[in-house]
Amino acid sequence: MTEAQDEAGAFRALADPTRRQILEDLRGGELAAGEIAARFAISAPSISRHLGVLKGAGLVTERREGNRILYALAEDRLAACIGRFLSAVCPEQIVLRHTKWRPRAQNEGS
Amino acid sequence: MTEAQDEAGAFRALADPTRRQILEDLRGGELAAGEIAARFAISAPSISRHLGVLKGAGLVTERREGNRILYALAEDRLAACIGRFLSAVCPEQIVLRHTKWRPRAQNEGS
DNA sequence: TAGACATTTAGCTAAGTTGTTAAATACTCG
DNA sequence: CGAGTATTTAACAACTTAGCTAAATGTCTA
Repeated sequence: MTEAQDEAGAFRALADPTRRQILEDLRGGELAAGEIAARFAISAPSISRHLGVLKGAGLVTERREGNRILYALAEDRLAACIGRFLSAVCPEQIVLRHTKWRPRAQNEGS
Repeated sequence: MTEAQDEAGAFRALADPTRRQILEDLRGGELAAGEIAARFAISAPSISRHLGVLKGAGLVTERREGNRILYALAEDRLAACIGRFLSAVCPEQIVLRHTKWRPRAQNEGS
């Protein structure tokens, strides 16, 4: 059930173009909230809320560094959240290669 | 440009859990609007609008057969629409296998 | 502690989404 | 044509979302 929730949260988060762009921007590495806001034409509070949504969906992580708050992309989480749906709907076209994510210790059944 | 629009439309369409479930259900083959509606607890008009959104996003196709309207999943389109974003954001975890519509191989082993 | 900077939270408005029911459209059959 | 079935369109209420500005919070430095 957590998984379904994750999926729902991730897809809702991805519905907004600004949030998708933020994720793309984070591909280049950590960015402070202000650095992210500077890349868009909308206000810092708006970006802050977008970051909150992304964090809530588990798609980014945050860490404080002094004055600023640095955000980082959680690629493995993103892949995990939307992966189930993708392999259910178009497994021929998209292949999940879950590299990290999952401690590899437990047996995960089939 | 059209591509970005497609991407936006696809992600917006995928934001709703009912629409995602419809896509999953269509994995089993064509379904009439009424057959789809019967699988959900919401009214036929609501389902009809969801189908309209999916069709608008290019994620399903429709064809009339007599009385009924049959919907089919457009897997390749789905993969294409969200594929660019996925390979931009988590290329390590997700592999795009953009098939040119391979005629189903009987044996799918290597 | 005060001041400056970075970020978030609060409160508001406008616009969009999802569900409903009732009515319209489209097709088949007698 | 008229009835029956399948589906969509129209009109509306409830809720959510995304933007803004102003104010609060958190952290550094002096």
